[in-house]
Amino acid sequence: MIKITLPDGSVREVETGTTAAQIAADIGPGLAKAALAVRIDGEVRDIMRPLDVDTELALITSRDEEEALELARHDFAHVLAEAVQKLHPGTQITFGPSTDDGFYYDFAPAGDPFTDDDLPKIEEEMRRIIKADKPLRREVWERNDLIALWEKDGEKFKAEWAAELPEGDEISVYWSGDDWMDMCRGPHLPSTGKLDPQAFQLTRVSGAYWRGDQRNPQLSRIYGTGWLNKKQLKAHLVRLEEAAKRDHRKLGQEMDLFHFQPEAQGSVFWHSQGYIMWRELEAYMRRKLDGADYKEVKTPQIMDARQWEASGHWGKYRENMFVVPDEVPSVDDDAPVISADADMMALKPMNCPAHVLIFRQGIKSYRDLPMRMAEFGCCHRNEPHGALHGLLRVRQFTQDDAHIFCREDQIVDEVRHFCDLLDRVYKDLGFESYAIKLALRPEQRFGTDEMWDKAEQNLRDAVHEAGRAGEEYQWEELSGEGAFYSPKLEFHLTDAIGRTWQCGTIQLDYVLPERLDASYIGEDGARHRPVMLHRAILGTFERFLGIMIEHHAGRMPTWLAPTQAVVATIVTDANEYAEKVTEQLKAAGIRVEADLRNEKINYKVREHSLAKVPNILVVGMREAEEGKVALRKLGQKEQLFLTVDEAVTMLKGEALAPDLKEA
RNA sequence: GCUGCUGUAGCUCAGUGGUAGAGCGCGUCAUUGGUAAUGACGAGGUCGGGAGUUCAAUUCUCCCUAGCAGCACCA
Repeated sequence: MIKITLPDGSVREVETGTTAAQIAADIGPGLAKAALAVRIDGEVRDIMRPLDVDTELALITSRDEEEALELARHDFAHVLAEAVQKLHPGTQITFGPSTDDGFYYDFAPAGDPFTDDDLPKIEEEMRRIIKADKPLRREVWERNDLIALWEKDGEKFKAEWAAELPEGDEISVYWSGDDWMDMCRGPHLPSTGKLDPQAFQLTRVSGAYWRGDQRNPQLSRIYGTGWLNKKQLKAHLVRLEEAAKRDHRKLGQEMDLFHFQPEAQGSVFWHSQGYIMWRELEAYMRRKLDGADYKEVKTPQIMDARQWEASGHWGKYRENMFVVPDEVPSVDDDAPVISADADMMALKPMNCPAHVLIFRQGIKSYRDLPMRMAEFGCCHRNEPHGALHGLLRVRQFTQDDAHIFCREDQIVDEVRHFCDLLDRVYKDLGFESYAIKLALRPEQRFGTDEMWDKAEQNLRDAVHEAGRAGEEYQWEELSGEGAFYSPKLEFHLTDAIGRTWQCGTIQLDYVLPERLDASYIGEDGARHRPVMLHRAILGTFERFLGIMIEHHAGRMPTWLAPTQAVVATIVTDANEYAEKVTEQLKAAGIRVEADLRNEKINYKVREHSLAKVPNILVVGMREAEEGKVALRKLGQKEQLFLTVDEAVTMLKGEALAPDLKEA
């Protein structure tokens, strides 16, 4: 007999080997039907697994949404694999985990990879398997027997995986009915019928490398989204539609902000409307940096390759750099334009080496530290084609970059101040919440372990001292994610629809000052190495503006809106008055347009609303006679009936950047 | 870079082995209207580029190129 403690504190004595399913049935038939799995001493397990020791036990039902979703998605993945092997014999199975919104499974097809056209049939087969309500039964195998089985079945990937588990290990497999099985740690639902056949959808196919490594064979991955019921699935699909509506690439075109074209793939053509946003954001950042005692510099776009060799970037990132021959191109039509032995230069992929070169000019004293050197640095990186993505991943970009040269004992203060500055900026820009992570040393790196110990600890200390190492900031440490020369703090902000974006970073670097020989004279009269903090708040203007556009769904706050107001007339007799109003707003610094076209007011309101102009000032004869305007805010139906002076004052206030509003 | 899909008018997209169509936008004219589409007429395309198959290719095949979704990469 064993003792089972239930969540309400009650204790039941049952036979050894009793299953949680039996206990659920004992409690009541409703629970028996609803029970999906069981939590035993904190671990989620199958409901059919026999219990053999005294335990605390909690039954999981669909009300425990997080666990239930995880179970369902994992099971959907298995059902997907079963369906694919049924329809496409000879397909090898590999892995199929759950994801944030569903599941996927990676296959090695016998012939061509799967295409979208294969999905409907597979979905149909999955529904058949679910409706058949096949029991999912756990079984424990001896490792070598299982390897032999996989090899016999031609499942090379499964055999390889099993062979890497420790010799003599017992491995669990799950049977779906009696005719299909997969190696899996579990847990699983008691049967396929616990899944809702209307709560999933196969969404796409893609390639994926075996075990995530580019050198391995490429598998064919099928993605699905999976939920507990049809309603959840539908809500998810609506969310996807919402996200698609605010796609910055779509809005960029609709709002005439920027475009891309093949002649400069991956680089942005900013249109005047979009560039206004950039200029406002840049002006804001410049004020913040000036206020925080940064010194702005501007450094060369192209430098000798030797400089990149010295910094270490040439060796590690050359394939992503734009190389420029330091040579006069041949004018001879028959000769190659560039000779084979031309000296090489490269477009800068980052600003740090140039900043070190400025630092090295003249002799620096400890009194000069900390030295905060900022640059809105335009960089180029030859990103792989498949990586390019609208404004979010481009080949030419401008960072809000800065490097702080300081003594070791100044690090914590500097990092703390940076955290405060970044906090202010994110809040000003409309992002209320963000997460902080510490990315630790990667496998391939420069510098000694001692350096890394120090660097990591300093960053950790600074975040703690800044009081930001808590739950509110989802503080965590990520192993292996650091840059090759330094650990970094990462700042991930959360947008209006809950997505997260890594933007800010600060990296504590002992390596570059050493490699590029930066030094200062200390109080003791001797030369010392400064440390270097690489930091950015926005990351890049391109990417950040992309995120801002999506965050606001194109409805930018007035200070960033390309056109802040439109004065729209109802009749041509009001044109003269409308122009006068427009002039007054312009004189107050508002970006305003007059819309005097011979169109109905409905049409004008609709058009400017779709263009996401935050203020529409409607004027007809009534307003002209009374010296007023009818102000309609974007997205609102009501209008304010104001005098021109009132409207000017109001819009002037709204058009101020957040840092200027406080003053 | 890898896998799959896509590329037709400024935009969104139909369509076809016999060199093309819609809506919006644009232009002209009429209309002077009170808060999310006034009407009529008109102009716009070597159907991403190259090669092949064919009497004939925007349509079928191959290559290239760009975009999209993933993967890998992201100093």
